[in-house]
Amino acid sequence: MIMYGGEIEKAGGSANHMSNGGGVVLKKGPWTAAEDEILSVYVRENGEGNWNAVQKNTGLVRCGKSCRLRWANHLRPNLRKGSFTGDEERLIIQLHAQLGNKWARMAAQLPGRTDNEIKNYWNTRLKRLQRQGLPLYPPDIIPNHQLHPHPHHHQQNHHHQQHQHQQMYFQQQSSQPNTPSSSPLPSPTPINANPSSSFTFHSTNASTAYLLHPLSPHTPTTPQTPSQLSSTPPPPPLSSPLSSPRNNQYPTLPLFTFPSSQINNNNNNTNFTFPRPPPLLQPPSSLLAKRYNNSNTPLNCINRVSTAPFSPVSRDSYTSFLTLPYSSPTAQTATYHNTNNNYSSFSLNPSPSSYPTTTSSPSFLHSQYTPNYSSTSFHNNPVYSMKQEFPSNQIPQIGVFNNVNNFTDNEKQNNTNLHRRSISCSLLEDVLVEAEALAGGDGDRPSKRRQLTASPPNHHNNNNNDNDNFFSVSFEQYDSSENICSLQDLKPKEEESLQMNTMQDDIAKLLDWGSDSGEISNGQSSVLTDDNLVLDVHQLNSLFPADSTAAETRTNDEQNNNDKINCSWDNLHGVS
DNA sequence: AAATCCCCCAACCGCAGACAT
DNA sequence: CATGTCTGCGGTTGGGGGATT
Repeated sequence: MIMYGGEIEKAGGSANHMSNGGGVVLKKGPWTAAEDEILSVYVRENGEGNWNAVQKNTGLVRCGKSCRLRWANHLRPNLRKGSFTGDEERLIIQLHAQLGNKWARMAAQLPGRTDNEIKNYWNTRLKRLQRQGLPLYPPDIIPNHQLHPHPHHHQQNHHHQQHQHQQMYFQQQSSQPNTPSSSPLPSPTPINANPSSSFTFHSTNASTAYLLHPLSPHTPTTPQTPSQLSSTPPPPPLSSPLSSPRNNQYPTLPLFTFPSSQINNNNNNTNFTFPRPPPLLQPPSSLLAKRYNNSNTPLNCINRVSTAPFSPVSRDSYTSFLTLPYSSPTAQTATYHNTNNNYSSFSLNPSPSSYPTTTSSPSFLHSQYTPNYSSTSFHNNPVYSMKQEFPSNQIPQIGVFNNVNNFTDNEKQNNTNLHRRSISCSLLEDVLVEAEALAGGDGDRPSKRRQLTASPPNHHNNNNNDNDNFFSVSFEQYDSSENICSLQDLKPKEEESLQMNTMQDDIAKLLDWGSDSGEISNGQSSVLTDDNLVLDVHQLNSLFPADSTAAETRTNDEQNNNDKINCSWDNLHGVS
């Protein structure tokens, strides 16, 4: 028996040891720092996987499963510690409504978060709501299993009836959570099931604005019928059930709110009609098939950004936006100039305090966030209210920015069209669409929609050239009829596998969620106007993170010296 | 001050799928 | 094809600690 650290520590007063069948009594219970170090070193040297070999090769008296769990939940890089932000909470609820108890898949949408964290959060929340007699989902979120009941589907673990029962009870007499065993993905609304369908959001005043989530990925899966709306009392709870009990003083705020000016301007009545199929959450896998190469532009997914609305934004009204002329003609290019030298538009983990407090965009949908400072929030970063997300509303939320360098030529070629289309499935395209919809109800926009093309940043060429200090986005006209991404070629298993295997890693790599800094880099705030499409540079940051090393080693002075990162998407493979 | 409640968190367990032999 | 192993996932448990009674 190989003893680690000279002894096997007694931990937690629970059963601490188990035999691995080979006579070695494996340790159980809490891990020590020394054990963590051993495991970390081993994984760094040998990579993940083959967990059972850890014990053999390191003498760590832990079973493979325990090692894997420890690594995944505590030791692996880019883990994000701390309380869930309001955005994350909101997303979890939405994801749960969509997926049921698919914690791993939910975690894939929450970079840096583990399935265990999410599961713990949800179960805590479940208990709390159970105790309070509150519904599990806010009124504006209809669980997918209510929309698409599949009575023949059952949880994989049939023996966990009690938990099921709880779920069922709190899902308002619904069927079991949507955890189809046959399909790992939420049963998507057929792509062309109702291509002309639209859904409308109504808001009569600010207090009910929390009901509106036109940009959220799941809410409009099916429009709420009047009866559904009436069956769920609209007034927002004073203390949101979505809020963390430890952040009760800062209840989760609406995902989608309106500036008072806007509300006034619209006579307290705002309707939105989105002439498009309801959004779905998961991207297909075809273009997620290849992990990106770290040496290349780590752009894997605009949709990931669009479904990762979890960062607080600056305590300041950070509005150094990329402004895109809405009525830009074909292939117009908008250029972002960093108007504030204190901020590198693509740096990782920008200090919120360094965000400029410059101009405020005349936005219609400017995210209204309130800087809530919670003592329990993530590294004391302010916890802001929900901001709208920009998920793709298209069925295949394809990773637009896959590193197609890893594709074979054939794959590249075969995927060219798909890539071209996929961009229309992306965040910015959604922004456009929603801008259209939101901008005065101009439902007569031509069928030609704009395709966004973009170029990746060449952040390695960070040579302080002023010309590099831009982010270019161009639009092309394209036929909306092409905006249908076929899923015929998609393989569900591949999709599942890829999501499981790549998303978390990829996102984690894309977004440096290092907890050491405590800074959150991808604060999102997006603004839509009639005449302008404005993107928060933070969002762009999350799209185009600069080289982390460079960003981390960059001094403030250097940052002040006009960090310039070329973010032209024109060079992005497979996009243009 | 003690008891209780509750939340958070870490870790374990069993199961099932993927894969190799 | 059967079996074994590895891995991942979801459910559950139990301790620590803060808040409340």
